Formats: sequence, C-alpha cells, structure tokens
Amino acid sequence: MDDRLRGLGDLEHEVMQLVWAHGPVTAEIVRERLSRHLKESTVRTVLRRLEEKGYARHTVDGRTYVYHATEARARVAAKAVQRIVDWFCNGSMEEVLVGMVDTAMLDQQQLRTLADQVAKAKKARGVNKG
Amino acid sequence: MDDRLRGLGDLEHEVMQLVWAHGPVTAEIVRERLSRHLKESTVRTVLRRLEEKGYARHTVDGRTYVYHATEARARVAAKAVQRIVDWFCNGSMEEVLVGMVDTAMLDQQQLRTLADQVAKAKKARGVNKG
DNA sequence: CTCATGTGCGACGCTCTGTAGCGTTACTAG
DNA sequence: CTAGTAACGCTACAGAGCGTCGCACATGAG
Repeated sequence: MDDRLRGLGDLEHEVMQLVWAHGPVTAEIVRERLSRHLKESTVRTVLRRLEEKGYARHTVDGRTYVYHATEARARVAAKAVQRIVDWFCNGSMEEVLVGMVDTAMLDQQQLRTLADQVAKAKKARGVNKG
Repeated sequence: MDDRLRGLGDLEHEVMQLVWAHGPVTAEIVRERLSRHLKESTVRTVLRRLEEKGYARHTVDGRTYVYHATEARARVAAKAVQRIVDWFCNGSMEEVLVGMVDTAMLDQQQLRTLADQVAKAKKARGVNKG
C-alpha cells in the first residue's frame, strides 16, 4: 500500500507548505527555501500550476509576483478529508471515525478531547476573526 | 479546485466499491454491475492492478478468480485521512477538525455526537468482534 | 481434437508532474 | 533612444499512472 494523496505532486506539495508557512512569497524565496535546487523557471512553473489549481493566487509587487495561499492549510485538508469521506463512505463521517478508532489511530477519549479543542479554537476564532 | 484523491483512479474506485459492497466477486460480476460497459479484459486488468496495490486479494474457485477486499472500506478511508493529516497538518488531527468546523462541514455539536456514536460503535464491535 | 471460458501480459494513448530552455517585456543606467 | 538585467509566461520533453483492449495460453466438456 503506497498510494499518496495526489492532486498535488510532491514538489507542488512542498511549495504549498512554504506558501502556507512563510506567508506571501516570491518565486525566489520559494527557490531558496526548497530542499532541492531547482531552476527558477521550474519554481515559477510550479507556482503557476498551483495557481491554476486554485491553491494559490498572486499579486504584483513592482515587476515581481507575490504568491499567497488561497485557503488556509487546515481548510484544504478539511476539504480533502471531506472528499475521502464522500468517496469511500458515501459521506458518512461517522464510519470513517469508526475506522480510525478501529485502526487505533484515534481512541474515544482523544475524540472527545478533540471536540473540546475544536470548541475552544472555534471560540478563539470567533473573537478576532476576519 | 478539482483535485481528486488518487491512489485509485475513478474506475478502480468504482470497482473497489463493488468489491466492498457485494463481497467476494468475479470479474464477470463486476463487469455486469459497472456503470460503463467494458470488455472483460479491462475489468480483469483493473482487478489485477487493485490486487497489486494491495486493496484486494483473490482466491480461486474452480478456474475462476474470486476477489475479496483486503481491508474494510472504513479502514482504508481512515488511513487515507491519516495520510492527509500528516501531509497537510503535520499530523495534527485537531487542526484538520478545526478546518472542518471552519468550513462548516462539521459543527461542534456534530463532533460530540460523533464521539458518542463512535463510542457506541466501538462497544458493539468489542462485543462480537472477530 | 475442438469449443467455450477464464486468465495474464503487453500495448497504446492520454494526462499529470517534475524540470528546463527560450523568447518577451519592463525598469535602470547611459 | 539603446543596452543590460531581472521577471515572466509558454512550450517541451520524459516518466508514471490509468483506462482500455487484443491476443495468446490453459483447462474442462464433448
């Protein structure tokens, strides 16, 4: 079992992580921070594709493109999860959760704790949300 | 935004759903139930690839191959979710849940209810589990 | 032996992804 | 206005994955 979640290739994924982590970035910035040493045109191509896919967007600063994430990482992840749930379990989040418990990647207690944390996070967001 | 969870292509996915839904199946059975009309060799190829990927396994009945799912659908889904969590949020399931709440695909109350259902499901499984 | 049925293998085309080269455009220095 | 430099997009090419088959091989029935 070695399937990955595509939709984003490895490189694209790495770049997105940078965008998410370092806020707005330029192709240069991304290039510097990347693990592999790539030509700028390569980085730009990836950034452009990311934009085509809707993961990022760019604004222009002088003659330089600045890329921003379209959606928060957590949101994208959430949507990905939703897609999985739809795909495999006909939308039954419950069934998936059960699967997680069953696979021991989550236990009942944890789930409850999560509920609390989420509640807290939600509250925090509610206070100073944009 | 139109990325899909690959790892399984559309056809492969559809076939797996059949395997999960109708229990052990033969290439013929699958072919009949599929939405598109495909040649048997096509179906067999898919089944074989599914086996290579570890999603299914086969036993022989006479001269016919009978395919079974290797893991329960929920388990596979759970693993897929886990992978997403790792990929996007460095393993923080919490962050993802927050994302779901934030995307309104899940609310706090629901989460709590889920916790209960899971607890119940867990119990039920615990009683007559194999 | 021949027919029908079930199987695996190899193949072709298309799309996606990683990776770049190259031509174009715009701002900067004479 | 001209030359140089720094960004940019476009086009390409190879390798992998997936949908789809055709075809040759094996085996039980008559």
